[in-house]
Amino acid sequence: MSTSPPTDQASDAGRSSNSAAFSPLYQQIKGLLLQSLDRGEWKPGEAIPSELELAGRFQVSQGTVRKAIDELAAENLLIRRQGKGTFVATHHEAKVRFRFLRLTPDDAKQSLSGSQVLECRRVKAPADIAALLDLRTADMVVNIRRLLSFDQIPTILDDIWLPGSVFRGLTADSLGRYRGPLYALFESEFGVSMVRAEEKIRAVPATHDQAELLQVAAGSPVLQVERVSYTYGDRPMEVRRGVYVTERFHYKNSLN
Amino acid sequence: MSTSPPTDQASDAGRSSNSAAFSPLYQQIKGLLLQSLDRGEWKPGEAIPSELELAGRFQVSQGTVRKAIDELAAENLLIRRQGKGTFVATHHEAKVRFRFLRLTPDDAKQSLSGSQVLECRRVKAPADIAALLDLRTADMVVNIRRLLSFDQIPTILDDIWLPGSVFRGLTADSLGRYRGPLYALFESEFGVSMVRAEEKIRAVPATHDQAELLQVAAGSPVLQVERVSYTYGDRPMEVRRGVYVTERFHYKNSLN
DNA sequence: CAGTGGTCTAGACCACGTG
DNA sequence: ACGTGGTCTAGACCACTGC
Repeated sequence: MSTSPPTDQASDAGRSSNSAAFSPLYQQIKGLLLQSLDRGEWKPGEAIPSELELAGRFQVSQGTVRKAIDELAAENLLIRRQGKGTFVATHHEAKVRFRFLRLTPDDAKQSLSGSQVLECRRVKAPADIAALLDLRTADMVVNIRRLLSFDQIPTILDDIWLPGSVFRGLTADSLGRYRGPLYALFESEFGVSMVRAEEKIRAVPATHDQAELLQVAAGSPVLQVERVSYTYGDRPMEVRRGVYVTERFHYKNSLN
Repeated sequence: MSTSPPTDQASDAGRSSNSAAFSPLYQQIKGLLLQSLDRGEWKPGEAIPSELELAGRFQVSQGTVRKAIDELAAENLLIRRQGKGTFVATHHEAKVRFRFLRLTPDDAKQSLSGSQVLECRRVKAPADIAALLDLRTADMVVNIRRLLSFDQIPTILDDIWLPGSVFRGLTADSLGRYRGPLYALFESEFGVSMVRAEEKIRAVPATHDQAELLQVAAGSPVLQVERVSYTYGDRPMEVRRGVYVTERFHYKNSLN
């Protein structure tokens, strides 16, 4: 490989004084890396080429590649491991199992004791979901409802919406057999990596249905969390409406 | 300045192969910068010395200072402005006025229309507050209760606790006269810069008192937000228990 | 025009993981 | 012993700000 000619050479934009739309080299490299990630050239959990190899491929210095990777690592798309290499982030792995779950037990360690799939059906996208997922209302979506319990106590009721064209073959059956985080399943089975999410949180009274499933009184306050998750390129790929019981748990957040 | 002898020279630790407790030079520089910030050598809003000047002072290269500053900027303690310099972050400034406030109007722009101080008294620290602020229960704390309204609609009821030894002379009167974010007041009047905060969020029923002040039905669901704010050195300096009405507002959060 | 932060390079050496 | 990422340096040049 060491003598192979460059194939993906970065453009020269940014090397001269074009003041309009100036983009630093490392940002362009970052863009190329993002494309490779999106394209699936390197799969979640795999190592990407070493910094020197990438520097050779793009015909830039190692330092420039490094800065591009630094930013991707800061965004949790890549994970650096000294002495080993740089790896594509994945939702498989105990450490990041709750990467997007901010609900935390008030005391001690409570652990996920079960995920019960209540429903999994394919329907035409409701207007609000279609808008959030950049779909038309004619498009099909997969709707999943499930109940998560911690130490046998039902705590989270999720209502999940996924674009049907991407998540073909996702059924109640395949979900029922699966153990582990949904986002890991999305990676392995559908090639969809969730990279970022936005949440809107409110306090609302539990509906009768929700109350029954969560074993609380109807109308009692619950946390309503609407999440939109994005893959590479900020493409929305999931809407998740969660209802959390916050009697023994709280939503934890850090402000910087 | 260019020929002045170094005064704060960084230690040589990290330059040789001391595998135990290895700390990179730039981390040491970062520590020194943090000390200067904590000590108040550079005040919020002011520029710190240029990278070259700091490099000279610490007897390291510009690149090493740069990496230290990069981290402090990533943590929002410093703000880089190309062509102008690097500045100490401040809560004065319209742009960061809501730096720690995640409550967002559902639609359109609603604006803060009023802050009403309900109470401001000095009391012995309740046990839970003392624990959160690293105080003893014999120590005095300042307790502030206030009501924030947006477009004339009461929305946030805050119960704020501050260490009395630091916030001397903070009275209902001085608070009443003040216009602007509390954190800006803390900077100007008491030299306390809030740098980071942790929040725990729950859905709870509004108490009668809360309901009356917030003009909602007693028992209706509200967001309860417990915040602990920290200055430099991760010293807790404020406990804030907020109750938010989330009918026209939501708590917004980004997950990475 | 001078000063500041921002980019890019090239090279030396260190720490870590794996054979 | 080797390859990976991590640190540190020195120097050149660019972009932005303000005098």
